[in-house]
Amino acid sequence: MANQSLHKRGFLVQEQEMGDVLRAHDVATTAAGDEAGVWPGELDEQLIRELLSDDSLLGSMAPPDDSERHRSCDTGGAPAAAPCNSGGSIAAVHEPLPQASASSMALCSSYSGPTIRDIEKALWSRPYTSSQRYGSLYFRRYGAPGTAPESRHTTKVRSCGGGKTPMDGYRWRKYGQKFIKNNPHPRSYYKCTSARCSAKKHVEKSTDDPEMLVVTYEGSHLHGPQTTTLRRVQPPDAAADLPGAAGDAVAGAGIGCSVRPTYGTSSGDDARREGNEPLQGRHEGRRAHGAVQRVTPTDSLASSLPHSAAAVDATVLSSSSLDSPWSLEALLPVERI
DNA sequence: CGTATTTGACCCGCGC
DNA sequence: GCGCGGGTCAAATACG
Repeated sequence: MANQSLHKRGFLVQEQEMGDVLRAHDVATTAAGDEAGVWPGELDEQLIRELLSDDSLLGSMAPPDDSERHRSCDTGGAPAAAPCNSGGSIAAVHEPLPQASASSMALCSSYSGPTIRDIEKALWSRPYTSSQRYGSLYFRRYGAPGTAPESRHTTKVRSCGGGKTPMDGYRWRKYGQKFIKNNPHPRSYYKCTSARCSAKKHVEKSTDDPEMLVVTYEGSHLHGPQTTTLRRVQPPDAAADLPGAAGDAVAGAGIGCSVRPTYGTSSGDDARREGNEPLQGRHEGRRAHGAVQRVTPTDSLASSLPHSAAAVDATVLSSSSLDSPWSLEALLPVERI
């Protein structure tokens, strides 16, 4: 029933419009991976490297060297007019650099995030084990890894301003929130909004660093990245004129970050365990969509495109302000857990 | 009115 | 058997 209602829903640009490119690759290659006896996550990483090493995709986007990268966009790799100053990208975990000037931000219309080396470093800095990937709950629900019909993996990403999760290419619908023991921060549960897709994820703040979000993905997407909403590329000035631009939570979210603030708080009896966070009007997030140019290719279209190409295209095209659907760097985990 | 989010309630598995 | 914790459902609510 839920899927039916979801299926009817339109594709508005909003906070949950995020996903996991990693899972997208996973979907595309799960069968082959299983046959080869490769962990799904390993495939993810291989594919990420392939994506980032594909000159045809990144050659026109990536600056020739790191110095250029840092010079042109040093606020975490967020392109264009709305840099995600508060993080939201893997680049943010590297050396914090001075704020970019407005003009330099304007030049940052191409991907300028982490290098392949950066990615590899991040991916392998904390090797994960099968036991980490498949926790007890997973075993309980899906059986041993060898027989698991679906994958489950956890990544750590730096949150965008306000603890928002970086967008990752898919649309997610929040269906629950709960406080988890030994974590003062609530865990939010999301389902992929695409019909027939059983992909889920839950997001919680790291207990160690509230700026870090622990994102656990379950299941595989049955489709490609949902790049159904590409933003009109606008000059920085135009972006600044938009309602809710620089200075508020929307602008703070930046590229690759979700922008819609949490409207409510904790759920159920859990709500009694912790004080509510400040409420923010939902419309504030929606106002930002005035600048949105909705493009609605079908899922099949998205699926028909190479995932990597779709990701890059979205990164380039989403160089406007506010809630760009995703940026490449935002798709990448800071850490694999 | 359509859609997304919130949140109280419920379900289920595990440990004691 | 019971309590606890994690996960999910679905009615209520809010917004454009």
